[in-house]
Parts: sequence; structure tokens; C-alpha cells
Amino acid sequence: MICPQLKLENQLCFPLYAVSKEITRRYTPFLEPLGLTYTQYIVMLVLWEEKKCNVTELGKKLFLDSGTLTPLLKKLEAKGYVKRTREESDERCLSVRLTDEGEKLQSKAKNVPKAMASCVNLSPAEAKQLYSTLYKILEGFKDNA
Amino acid sequence: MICPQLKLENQLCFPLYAVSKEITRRYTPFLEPLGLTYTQYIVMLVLWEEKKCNVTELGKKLFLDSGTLTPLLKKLEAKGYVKRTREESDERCLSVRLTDEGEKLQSKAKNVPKAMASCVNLSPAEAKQLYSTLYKILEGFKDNA
DNA sequence: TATAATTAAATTGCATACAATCAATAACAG
DNA sequence: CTGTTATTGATTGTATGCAATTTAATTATA
Repeated sequence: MICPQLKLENQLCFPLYAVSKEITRRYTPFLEPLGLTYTQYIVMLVLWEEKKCNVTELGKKLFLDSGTLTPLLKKLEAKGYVKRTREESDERCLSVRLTDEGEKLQSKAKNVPKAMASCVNLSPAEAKQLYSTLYKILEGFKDNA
Repeated sequence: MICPQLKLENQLCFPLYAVSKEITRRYTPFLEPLGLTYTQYIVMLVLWEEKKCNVTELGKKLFLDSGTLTPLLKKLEAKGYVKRTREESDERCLSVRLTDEGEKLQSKAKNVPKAMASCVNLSPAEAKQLYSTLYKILEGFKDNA
């Protein structure tokens, strides 16, 4: 049966899926010296900016739910990079903060973005265009949750 | 510490990761009636085109390895959509073929791409541009495996 | 031709992901 | 003030993903 709209090459989802997976995979050797996986790394990116964040906030920023974040944050705590504490004002909320160790890790991570950028051979203009298109899609998702 | 290259918003990897995950998630309700997950769906896309494929070929096309594909193909077989048989010419290779049931599933899948396209509010031109940029990245990966 | 090297899947182990559900706490309606 | 509702994380269950190893089959080679 001929059905062009079902050909793999006619899907937009697929190259997104493949590129995303491949990039994540290629992060591994750069993140391993830091003792981080890719997902743990983007959690740390948020914490290096925010200093303090609860699970819901992290989930909103990173598009992750508690089923992913709870065990991941426990691992980051076990590694000594974060501290998990209940907020006094609202015991339902769990605050995540960097430890000194976690703070220090930032300087070791400084070169990761540049190293990774070299894996994606786009011109700056193409990269910028891609970035803005992707964020446009993400914005669209917010309207259409 | 100020470190702009480590801000989440300055990463290209992140929106790729987030969009890809979110799109995969949004496929679920459309694929559930077919009894397929997203990964199972893209495997079926290949099989609807190819009729026959071994694990290595599937892996190359879909950027998946045998650790993912072996159990997934067993599930598709359990659902009755594919048949797994060793090739006579080379017993190391495992051929995957559609069953009649698997073949028939294609007509039920026909409307999935259109339904999903409506989740991504890009103009046709933007979508085309995105598509071509993503494939450019994938091509770059091949050179730089 | 016996052996080494290669190849293809399968297996194992670890880390996500997300849906669905639960338990604890907080907010709120009456 | 109290019974109800909503919110927040944690938990459970299922399905990926990938690295590393293993097993079986095939091919190359001394």
C-alpha cells in the first residue's frame, strides 16, 4: 500500500527524536568526568542559576515530572551535589539547593557547551534559527497543554 | 558565579530535548488505539515501507541499538504485528516481517500524522526549514560517528 | 583447515520518562 | 471549625535507551 504521509522520511517528529537522542548520547563522555548524566546536567544548569528550586519548578522548567525528578534528585544528593529539604512554610514542597561541592562543579562544567557545540556542524545563523523555531514550538505547547 | 554559556536558555540541546520528548508524549493518545508506543510506531513506519528488515538495518535507520530493539520487537511479535525469523542464508541475522495484522494496521494509522501536525504550530515554510536543519545535523553525525 | 577475527543479536545493568495512584499537607467552603 | 478539595512529592508499573558484555554464526587467514 502506498501511503506517503506514513513514510519515515516525511515525519518531522523523527529527526527531532533522532537528533535529540544522539546529542544526549554525545554529551556522555564530556559529562562523565563530572559524574553527571545528561538529565542530571540540565538539573544542575538550573540550580547553578537559581540556587534554590523545588521539584515542581524544576519540572516546569525542564519538562520533567516527579517520577523522573524524585529519584534523580536523590542520586544527586547521594553524590553530594545537592541538599533536599522540606520547606518550613509548606511541608509539601521540597527545596533543592546546591552544596558547596555542587557549586564548585560549575567551574568544571564550563567547557562542556563549547565541546558539544563542535558536534553540531551548523552555522551560527542556522543554529539561531533552529533555536528560535524550537522555542516557538515549546511556546505553542504551553497554550495547548 | 556568572557563566552565560552554562545558562539553560543558552543551550541548543535543551529545546531539542524538550520538544522531542513533548512530541513523543503527545503521540500517545493517537497511538494508543493502535496498541503502539511511539518507538513501536516508528518501527512500524519502517516495516510498512520495507516489508522485511533485520535488526541492524532497523537500528541504522532509527538510531536505536539491539538493547532497545530486541525487547521491543518481541513485544510487537507478542501483539501479533510482526514475525521474527532467522535468515537461512545467515543465521546471525534476524528478519522482521509484518504479519497480515501488522499490514492492516497501516490503514488505521493513516490519520496519525495529520493529527500530530496540528500539535506543532509552525508554518509549512518553518517546518520545512526545521526538517532540513535537523537532517543536516544527522548527516553531520554520520561523518563524525 | 584449524584458528583468529568479525559480525549480529541477545543479555545485563543502569538511568531515564511518563501515566496513574497515593499520602500528606494546605486551602477553602459552609 | 470541619469536612472537602486541591496541591505537592513520592511511589509503582511499563517502556524505552545505551554501554558493555556475551553468545552464536560467519568469514578471513595463517
